[in-house]
Amino acid sequence: MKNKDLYIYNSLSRKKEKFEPLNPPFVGLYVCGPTVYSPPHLGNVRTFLSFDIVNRYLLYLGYKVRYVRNITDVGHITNSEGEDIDRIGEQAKKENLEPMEIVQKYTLDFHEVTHIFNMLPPDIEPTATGHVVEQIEMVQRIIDNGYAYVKNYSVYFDIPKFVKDHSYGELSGQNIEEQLEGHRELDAQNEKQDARDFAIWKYADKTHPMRWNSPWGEGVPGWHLECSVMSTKYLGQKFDIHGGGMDLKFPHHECEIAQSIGADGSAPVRYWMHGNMLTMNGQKMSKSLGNSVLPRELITGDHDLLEQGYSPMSIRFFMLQAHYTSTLDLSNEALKAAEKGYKRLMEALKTLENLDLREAKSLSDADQKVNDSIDMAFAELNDDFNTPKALARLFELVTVINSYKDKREEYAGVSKATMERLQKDFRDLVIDILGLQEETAGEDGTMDGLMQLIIDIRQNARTNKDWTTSDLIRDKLNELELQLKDGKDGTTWTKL
RNA sequence: GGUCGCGUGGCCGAGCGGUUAGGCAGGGCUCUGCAAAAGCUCGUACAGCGGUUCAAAUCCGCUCGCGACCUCCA
Repeated sequence: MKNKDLYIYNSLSRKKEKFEPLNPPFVGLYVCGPTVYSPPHLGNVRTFLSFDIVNRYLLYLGYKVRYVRNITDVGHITNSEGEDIDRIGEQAKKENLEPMEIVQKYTLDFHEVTHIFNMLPPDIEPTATGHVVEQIEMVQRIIDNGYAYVKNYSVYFDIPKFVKDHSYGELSGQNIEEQLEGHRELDAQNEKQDARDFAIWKYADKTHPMRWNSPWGEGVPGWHLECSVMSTKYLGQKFDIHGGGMDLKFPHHECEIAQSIGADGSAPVRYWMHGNMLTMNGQKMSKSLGNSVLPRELITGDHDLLEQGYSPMSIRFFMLQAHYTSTLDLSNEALKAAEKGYKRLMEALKTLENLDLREAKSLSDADQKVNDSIDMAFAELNDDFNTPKALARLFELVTVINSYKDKREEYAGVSKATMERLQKDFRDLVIDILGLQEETAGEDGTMDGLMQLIIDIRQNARTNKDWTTSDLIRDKLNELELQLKDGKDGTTWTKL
């Protein structure tokens, strides 16, 4: 019986709350996806990985999850600082392509990256361009309710008007009055009545290839609008979980809330979850700061700040060693440590699966210990998806499993039932929930066969005390990054 | 200036009032033809200063340092 006593840290209440789905066994999960105008960097990967764990664990608990993650394929026009930047359009010019070619190219790239890191795909992956009609309708509803005004073919959300009837800024803890003070002065060409207002429909002239017709003229929908529209369209007016990076809390998520209330009278999200940032040398990794590392660079090691490449699963393990609400700093030393830890964990899994089940003499403390560690691992996950603590529990089990390997302890009196449970749950935790997978070359059986042959030949040499030959084989294999491990039961090998 | 968060042993990183986090690195031992792997084992810690408490890394206050958001950003 799975323990569904899950607690989630809700950014809105700033407390851990017991997770009770609105319509069990169904769970609606929405995560803000990427804007596809450039390859995703590692910071993006971390956020999507965090929610991959959420998705996986909810599935494991038996919920019927509908996981929606959007693709932002409209280059939103920013109007701060007098600039008009449409990132997708800009990139299209730079690469001499159509905007939709840019969108396609980087969407494919994004999918490839999520696949490399073994993330489960969302159940629905809606695009902003595919929901322009719905967005226009939502803008109209907001206007009809009096919370937006039209200015020069653009439509703005009217914050001062909105705050008369509703609260604004609750999620991010923004004080609406003070926020105004902190704002820069509205410049002359700014059409907004108030600095805090934001565009829900933005006029676009002929220089923007990507634009749509609307009751207010040609233009593009506001950035915040797409998430409001697509989340509620597929998950309902009110749904369970909405996630995204910490940096989207304000203004993006705050605006989403205001829009939904403005259009339909109610806040849509029950649990807000925010993943923290990945930092590099103590600073947030971001494209604009120029300190971003691309997944490919990290994997190949082709980056000035990297000493070597790291496998996707090592990177995944590295990220799982920190809680998703904490910042995580990327460094060579930490990555190397993670790489070794990951390999040890996977080795233990392999060892475990090759153990023969047998009836133990008697139940003992060891039995209890194994069951406790397993129970605790799940308890940690129930505590706001605490993957670092769950991993700590798994490593307790690694030690136990390794002690069985040489049969030194005759499974230390662990009962057959416990062993069966260990084999099943350990695998579920590592493979299904944490989403770690085997990385060993993945060839056909040839490699295994060859290695077994070499191991046999070397064993012959060893039996004849021909150390020269046996050491030669071992050392040469080492040069090929293949490691032999001599155990009580014979020799095994791994790729380094 | 406003909002929020962080500062833990050589490194990464949990913990959020009393009990071993864990990974990596380092020391010792066992096993081994030698080594590796594996097992056992050891060490060093909570930025600083006050306060609350029988008891504080954990709560409160101050100081110092760092970061995020307030503008596109996962």
